[in-house]
Amino acid sequence: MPPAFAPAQASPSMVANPWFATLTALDQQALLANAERLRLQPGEMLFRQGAVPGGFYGLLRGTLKISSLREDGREAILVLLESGNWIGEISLIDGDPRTHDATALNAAEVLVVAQPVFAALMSRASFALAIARLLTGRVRSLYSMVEDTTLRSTRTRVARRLLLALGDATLAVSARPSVPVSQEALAMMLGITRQTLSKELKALQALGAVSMRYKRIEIVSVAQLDAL
Amino acid sequence: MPPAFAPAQASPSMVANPWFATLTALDQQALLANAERLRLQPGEMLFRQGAVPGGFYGLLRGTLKISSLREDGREAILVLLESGNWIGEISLIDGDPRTHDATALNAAEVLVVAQPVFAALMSRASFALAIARLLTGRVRSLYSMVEDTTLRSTRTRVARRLLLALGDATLAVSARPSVPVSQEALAMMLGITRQTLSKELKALQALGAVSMRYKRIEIVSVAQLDAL
DNA sequence: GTGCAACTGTCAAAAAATTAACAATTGAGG
DNA sequence: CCTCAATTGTTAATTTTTTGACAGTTGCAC
Repeated sequence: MPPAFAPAQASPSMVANPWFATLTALDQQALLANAERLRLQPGEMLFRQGAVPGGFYGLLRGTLKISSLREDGREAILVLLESGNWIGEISLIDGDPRTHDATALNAAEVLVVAQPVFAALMSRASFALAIARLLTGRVRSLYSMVEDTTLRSTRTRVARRLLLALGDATLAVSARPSVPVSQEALAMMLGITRQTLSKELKALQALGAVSMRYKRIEIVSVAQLDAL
Repeated sequence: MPPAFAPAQASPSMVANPWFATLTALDQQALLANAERLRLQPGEMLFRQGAVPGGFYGLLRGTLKISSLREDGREAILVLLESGNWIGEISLIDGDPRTHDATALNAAEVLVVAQPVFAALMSRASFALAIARLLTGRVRSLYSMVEDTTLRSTRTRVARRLLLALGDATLAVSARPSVPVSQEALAMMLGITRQTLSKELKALQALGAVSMRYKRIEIVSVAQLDAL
């Protein structure tokens, strides 16, 4: 049973998260009750590539950029995570260094489940299975990313990435669905240049599928994008 | 203790597999004792993309091609697996359809752990944790694939893919390390055309890193490849 | 409300990859 | 040993993407 004053409460975005929702009430409580809250400033890093594993993190508020950097300064953005998502389990399970940088893009807040707590939770079969399910989700979405880059046209990849990004926003706030990302950042996620992306977005706009805004791409027709 | 006549014996390639080796003796036995052997003809498929999950498979002998196909007939090869590797856990964990085709490239033999058996094993914490570790391995190698395609030059990607393929061959048999794959197949793994690959291989050959053979690429200098 | 840094639109030249075509080589099977 | 299908080598034309450069737009901070 959780203590009377719960250290962490289930926020709306947390409850709405597809993975968290599949946990048993007991596992949900176990996670929340043993976590601490941590605030991040805009630009502050939650962890760095190569770092020793620290914890399992649940994003309560804000946006986290998961990226990796190379010597030459170029950056590849793997994904932008909206609130509700949980990350960081990989390093905790295998003990190897973190594969990516995690940077808060705005004022963010995370739940931190420390390593020993996580290890204890993993000895429970139901929790270990849930983590396995979280991992299969990651593997599947990575599979589709790899496939996309190998056998899809640039146009199609843009469309698919937009739909995927829309899904990452656990809570859609605005009336018109839109992906809150700059063209620069989206290009980095796709591994193409801003100019190439711009041309493709133009084509999608002409089809009536999307509409470009400042630091935001409105999805006019999900069906239109799906068709590609 | 295993029964006197074991339904399956640990083959040399199985024992040499890095993941299998980390299992406790008990878990190893549990897997082997509850598995059935299955022979595959060259070209025969173990499972198809979209199929309902069947089992967890351990490759005893032969080579499996993991690939996916598109309407237009183009094929993307994710990886070629050599004996010792275990696959198929993803669908068993989340219950969703298989993401890829698995085809035997030669006479192959697999251990089949049926779904109910696998489910029962997963209720054991040590086994669930081991499966989680298997999954983190997949996630990490997929991360590096995605990164490669987004921020590495073609030349470097070729070099890295060769090294990775070398690692997949759990048991190196020949004196000179070599990757037993045609240029056509390797190009498909990288998502480039055979002609482009050919040009890059030529450059790597000029550097003294590799040497091309018929349906096989000899690694002359691992250090040379590592340097890229 | 204004200034300014960040973001977007666009163009042209250069580089890279694909498509297409065909010759040369390899090795397995009869 | 000889044939033949599969694989590899190579080139040219075409398409796509990148690089570089600069003008126009947006909206936040002061």
